[in-house]
Amino acid sequence: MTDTKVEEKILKAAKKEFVAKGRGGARMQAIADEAGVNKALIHYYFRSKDQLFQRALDSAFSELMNLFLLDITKTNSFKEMLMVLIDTHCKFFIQKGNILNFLLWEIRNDHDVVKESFRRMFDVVGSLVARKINEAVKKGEIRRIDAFEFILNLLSLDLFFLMSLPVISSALEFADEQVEILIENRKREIFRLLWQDIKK
Amino acid sequence: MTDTKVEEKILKAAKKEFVAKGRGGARMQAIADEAGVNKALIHYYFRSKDQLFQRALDSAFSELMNLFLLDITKTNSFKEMLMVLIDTHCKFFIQKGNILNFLLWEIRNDHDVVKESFRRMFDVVGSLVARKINEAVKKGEIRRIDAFEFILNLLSLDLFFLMSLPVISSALEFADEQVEILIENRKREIFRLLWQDIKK
DNA sequence: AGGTGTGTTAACCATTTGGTTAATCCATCT
DNA sequence: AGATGGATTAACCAAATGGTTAACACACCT
Repeated sequence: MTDTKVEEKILKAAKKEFVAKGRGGARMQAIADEAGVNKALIHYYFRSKDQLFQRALDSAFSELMNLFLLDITKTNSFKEMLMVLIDTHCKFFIQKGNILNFLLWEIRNDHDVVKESFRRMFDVVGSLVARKINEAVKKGEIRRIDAFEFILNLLSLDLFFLMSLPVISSALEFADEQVEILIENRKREIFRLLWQDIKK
Repeated sequence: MTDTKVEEKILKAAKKEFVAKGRGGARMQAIADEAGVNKALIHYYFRSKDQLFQRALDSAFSELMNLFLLDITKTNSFKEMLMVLIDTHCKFFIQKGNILNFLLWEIRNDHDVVKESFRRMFDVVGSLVARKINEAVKKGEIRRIDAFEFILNLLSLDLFFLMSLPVISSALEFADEQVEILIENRKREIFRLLWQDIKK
């Protein structure tokens, strides 16, 4: 932990601060403190707050990309893949806090920064899922469906719930174990809705 | 327009600025400029940035509440209600820009502020939809479903799409009319998915 | 007309904050 | 040992920003 390269320590701290407070709310001093280094060192490695932010944004975005590319290939039925996807998304976002809220909020201003990465991700994930769909259709496992709409359905159901989970559970004053149950129910419902729609 | 009470002009400008830049990124001077008044006047009406922010947040949240309470009662079949809901949500959020991103991003920090309003909204909308569901079930229009999960399904599919729309259309470099088509397709797909799941 | 109080403004202030500088530390090379 | 150069720090700086103040405008009351 303490032995990692300083540059990485700073980047990690920056990501934490940016995700928590946003670009505007984040403080260079707070990042320095979190990383346990002098503030000037941040400017030594990353010239400015802007550049540091871009690096942090890129990094956060990469994590997201990796998530979406993961595990899709390993499964051998569409049904299983769907379950794994939902489960993986939940696990990731519950652990990573509101990285998604952060991305969706900050990308708004400058799409351009991640436009290319996003496009590439969309292409890769899109074609991958499309292939999986084709296979499953050929095997007679599912009906013919539109890959784009299907992905959007899945991500909407998954991600929106996870994004609003803190608000929901706080407003409805759910205890931790109730939240656990809520999540499990939700996962089951999402799978049910999507699967009964496409299964043959 | 120019004849509205100054206080309202400021609040309106504040909402615009806060929604665009977030609590941290918003500038009092920018709000003053937008409202066409002196910066000191903002402090005259709303003591501090914090209080102004709270007012703006409340107001934005109210708008949202009103949206969700609207139009549900007027319709006379569940199918029609569902269509109207999807349509209304889309229209509202396309017009109101990323008010939803803003709320979901800012509420993160202090749930408490809107916790009560949110809870009340959830109760009202929840019981309203639950009643509609019961009616429709009795009439044999739809199967028996869980109100909570249904609402969550609907809002997820609706709102996540609308929240990510700017990013999607920018990354995929859609022209305006392509975006129009995308939205129309999406509305149809969301309705299809939800309706085929619950219809009897 | 003169006072009174709300609304409005320009100028100012204190603090915060991103960023710089010059000195210091320390490993490596010769 | 001494020079070299990257890494690190304390002290500092300038700009931005939220907030205050004191004066002014002006309608309304008497």
